[in-house]
Amino acid sequence: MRPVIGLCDCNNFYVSCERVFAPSLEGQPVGVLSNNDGCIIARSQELKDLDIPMGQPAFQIPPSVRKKITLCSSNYALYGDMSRRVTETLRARCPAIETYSIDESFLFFDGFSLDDLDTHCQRMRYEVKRNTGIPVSIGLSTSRTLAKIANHRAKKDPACAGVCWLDPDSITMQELLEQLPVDEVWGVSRRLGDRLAAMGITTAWQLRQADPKHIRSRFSVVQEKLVWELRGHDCIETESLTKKQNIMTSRSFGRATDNRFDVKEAIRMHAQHGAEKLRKQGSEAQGILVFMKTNRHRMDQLQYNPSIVIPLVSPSNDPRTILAAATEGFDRIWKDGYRYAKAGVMMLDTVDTGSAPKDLFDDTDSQDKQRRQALLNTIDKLNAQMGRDTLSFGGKRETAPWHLRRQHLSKRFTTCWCELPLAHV
DNA sequence: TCTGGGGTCCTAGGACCC
DNA sequence: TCTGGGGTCCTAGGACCC
Repeated sequence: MRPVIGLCDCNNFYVSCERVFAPSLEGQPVGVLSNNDGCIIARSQELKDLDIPMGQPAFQIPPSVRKKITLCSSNYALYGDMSRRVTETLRARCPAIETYSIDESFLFFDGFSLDDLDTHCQRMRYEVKRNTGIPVSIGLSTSRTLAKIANHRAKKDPACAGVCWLDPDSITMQELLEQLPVDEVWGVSRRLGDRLAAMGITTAWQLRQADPKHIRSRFSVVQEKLVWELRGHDCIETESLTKKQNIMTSRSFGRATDNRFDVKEAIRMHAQHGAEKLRKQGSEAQGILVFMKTNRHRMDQLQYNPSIVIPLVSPSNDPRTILAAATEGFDRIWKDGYRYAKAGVMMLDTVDTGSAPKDLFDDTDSQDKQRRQALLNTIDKLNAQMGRDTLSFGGKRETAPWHLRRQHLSKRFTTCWCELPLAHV
C-alpha cells in the first residue's frame, strides 16, 4: 500500500478570517480585494453564487450588486497569523506536514491505519475550527494531485462532512476522473488544456490513461509526472520551496505619480523590506533588480517599463548595501515624463548567510561586522515587536501617493496589542 | 477615478570549452 | 550534398501555481 497523502485546505480562507472577527458576515456574500482594493481575490460561497468571478475589478461590479455585498481590503497581517495558527493545530495531530501556500498544507500519514484516518481527520477539522475559527476540508489519496481532487470532493459533497479518502484504483476514482475536465487538474491550465484537447484528451481520466512517454515528448517532464500522479504515484516534490531563490517586493501605487522623489521613496521602502525578508530566511542576495511600470491599462498614456539588475560585490542582506544598489538602479532607469503606477525590487540568487567566499577587498574588521550585525538584529527585533517600519532608513510620509488604498481594512486582531477585539458586556 | 503580488520549474538556445 | 562532437553553464521566456 502506498503512503497516504492529505491536503488540508482552508475554506474561502481570507473570507473566513474576516468572519472570525465579524460574525455578522456569516451567511452573507463577502469578497476580499487585492492590494489597492483592485480586484476580487477571495469569495464566500454566497458571492460565488452571485456569479462574481475571481479577479473581477471591484469598480466593474454593477452598483445594484455592490449594494448587496461586503468587500474587505486584504489584511495580510491577519491572514498570515491565522495561517500560522491553523498549521500549528494541524501539526499537533500530524507531525509530517508541508506548508504549500497560505491556506493549504500537505499532510503525510505514514504509519497511520487507513481505518482510523477518517476519524483522525475529522478530529483535526474540529480542533482547527475550535482553536482558530477557520473551517477546513481534508482530501486524502496517494499522490498530491489526487489529494487535491479528493479535497475538492470533500468541500462539495455534503456526505463527506469535510473529509474525503479516494483510493486511486477504485471505481469511484475512475468515475470522478472521467467527469473532471482535464484543465481543472492541478498543473493543467487553459492553455495546456487546449493543447491536450487537440490530442483528444479532455478528461482527467484520459490523461491518466495516456502514455507517459508520449506526453513527455509532446510536452515536458512536468506533464509526464502528472500522468503518474493521476495514477496515484507520488512524484511531485514541493518541499524545496522553503528558502526563496528570489524575493520580490513590489506594489502598485495608490495613485499614479510622475514625481521622481515619490517613486524613489517607494523603491527605497521595497529595498528595505526585501533586505528584511532576506535576513528573516537567513539569506543574502547576490544582486538586486529594480523596476518600475506605467499603467498598462491606460493605452492613452505613454508606456515605460524599465528594469535593471545591479550585481552586488559580495552577497549581502545589509539594508544600507541593498539601499545603495537600489538607489543606483533607480537613478539609471528613471525618466521624467511618465506616470508610474508600480515599482519594486527583487533580491536575486540568494545564498545562505555567510556561505559565500570572503571578499578579498572587504577590509571591514570583525569588530565592525559585529557592531553592524547587532544593529540589524536590533532593527529587526524592534520592527517585529512594534510593527513594520517602526525603524527604517530615511523617513516615510503617510501621505505619499504610493501608499496603498485600503478603504475597507479590518483590524490586526491577532498581531497588534492596540487592535485586539473588544468584548462588550 | 479604479485593473494584485508574489513564486516555481522547465526548455531552448547561445556562448564557450576541449 | 556533406562543414566535428560532446559537454557545461547561463539566460530568456513560457507555463503554471496560490
